Amino acid sequence: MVHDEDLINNERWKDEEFLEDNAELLKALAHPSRLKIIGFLSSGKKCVKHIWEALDLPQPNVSQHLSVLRNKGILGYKREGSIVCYYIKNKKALEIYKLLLK
Amino acid sequence: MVHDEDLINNERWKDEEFLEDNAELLKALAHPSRLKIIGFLSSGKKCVKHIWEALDLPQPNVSQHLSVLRNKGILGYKREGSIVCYYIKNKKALEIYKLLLK
DNA sequence: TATATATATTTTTTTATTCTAATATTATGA
DNA sequence: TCATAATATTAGAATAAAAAAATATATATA
Repeated sequence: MVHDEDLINNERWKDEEFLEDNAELLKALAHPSRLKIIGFLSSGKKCVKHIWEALDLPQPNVSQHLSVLRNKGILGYKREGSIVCYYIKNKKALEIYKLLLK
Repeated sequence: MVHDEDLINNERWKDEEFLEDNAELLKALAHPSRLKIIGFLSSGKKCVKHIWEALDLPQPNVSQHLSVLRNKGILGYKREGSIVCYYIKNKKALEIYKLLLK
């Protein structure tokens, strides 16, 4: 059985806002294609075309997933002329991904 | 923009099984009530009645959430007479929860 | 300005989750 | 064995998320 001294007496789980917000964050990450995007972006900023080609998924589908991640504040983006580049903006999201790699 | 030396050249994101498995893990955690259960159990093993009373949710609903977490291997349980006690079995799940607390 | 390229949005269909209510199971003790 | 307490399961309705297809927008450049 797994548990930790740090957690005893931590009452954050009573805070509905904490629960809602973090469930939202996890839900946004909880999809194979979106996790794949995070993994691909974990080595740095990439443009959309590069992303959907690397993921081998249809462009509109990737665009939808990018929009989920962007709307939750997980990804940031920057337009550079006619192309748009995405990067991981949310530190916690990247930490979660790194944890999954272990 | 957030990124990390450790992640450059990490190609785990190409592994569909890695993506599927971890998306499943995150999906199981990605619900306010289930996160609440994890938070409540993070200080140690608790019995079902104690859980649903603490969460202030209907017993069958909590039982369903417990079954989601149990089926994904996140929780373990032990019957002790007529009561059943659950605990966090999956180390990675607890690590994710701890990360959310930061 | 017309065309091509890159990206985003919308709509529809399909599929998966969630909640609630009802019912079933298991164990204990009178 | 009957009643009760504790827990689990099932079925149905409501809602949300997903994928696919079609279309729209924005920028660049000929």
